[in-house]
Amino acid sequence: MNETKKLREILHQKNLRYTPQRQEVWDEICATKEHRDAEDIYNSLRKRQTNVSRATVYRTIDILVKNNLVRRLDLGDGRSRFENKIGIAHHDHIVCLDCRKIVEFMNEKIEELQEQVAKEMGFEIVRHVHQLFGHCLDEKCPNK
Amino acid sequence: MNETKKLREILHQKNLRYTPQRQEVWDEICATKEHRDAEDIYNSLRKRQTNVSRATVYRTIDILVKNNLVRRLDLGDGRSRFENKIGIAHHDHIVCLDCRKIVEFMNEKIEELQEQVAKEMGFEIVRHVHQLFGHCLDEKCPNK
DNA sequence: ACTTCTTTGAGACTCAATCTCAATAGTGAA
DNA sequence: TTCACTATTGAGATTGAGTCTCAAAGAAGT
Repeated sequence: MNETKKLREILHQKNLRYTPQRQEVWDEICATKEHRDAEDIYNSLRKRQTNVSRATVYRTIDILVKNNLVRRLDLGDGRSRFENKIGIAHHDHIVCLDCRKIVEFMNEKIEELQEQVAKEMGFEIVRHVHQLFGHCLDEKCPNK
Repeated sequence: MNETKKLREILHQKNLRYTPQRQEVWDEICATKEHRDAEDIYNSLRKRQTNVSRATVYRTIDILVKNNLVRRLDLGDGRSRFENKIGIAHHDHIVCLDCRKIVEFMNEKIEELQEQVAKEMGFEIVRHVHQLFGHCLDEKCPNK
């Protein structure tokens, strides 16, 4: 199923209206694999003559996040980043403190241990945040 | 070494001045094991007639964090929490989505795997964030 | 006590994100 | 294809955590 149909279907399920603004925001998020913030998405839309207000961008992103089309990423720098979640396997992130590069990782064993720890402490996990911050060894990265 | 001396010593090492305000903020943070935000710390000080301005509370906390006396916790709800770090072993956190209870955990194997993953991806880790969010099985917790 | 340099407090300011509310526009029914 | 009912939108105001400004106050070495 393509992304357009997916959006329409979900909005319909939740008794929400399918609007051009919502489609534009969703298209914009699907357009890249980067981890972008709301302001960035808003600016990209304006740049291509697609005027969707800031409020609507924020509101639409909330809907997309609540319906699992988009993942919200909080890297602790005061603004949320977003990534398309459709057909993307679960992963966590490593961030380079020098070049701000974001790399994805996934380790089955860590996921299992995490579940086990939670169980031992009497919790049922709904979601988790696992982020590693450090220096990448990339030649092109500053501070090398 | 008690906390007062520790603060005085560190400020001296960094050529920073030892002031009553800084002592009060540090005392307040040492007073409990909870994970409190800056506003909370500020209010506690005022409640006991100790007037330290909001700006000074924030500035002092920054100094304490930079000098490893205090740990900053970002649980993604828009305000930082702080905990005394002196003599406290490393740990991560589990948060109950219902009662907001925060429990600490530490798993050596996860720590190791994390290092290993970073190495494989070409990173040198400086710090990490690992938080589990879910429902606790405590009887006193709402939603039971 | 003197001098130097840091710190403090009050309030202005920043910035991401949310809210308000009148105008606009989907959507299902007829 | 129009109607009626609601949801959505946009512009700008507002929020709230945190930071900045700058004159006045205060550490600390001599």
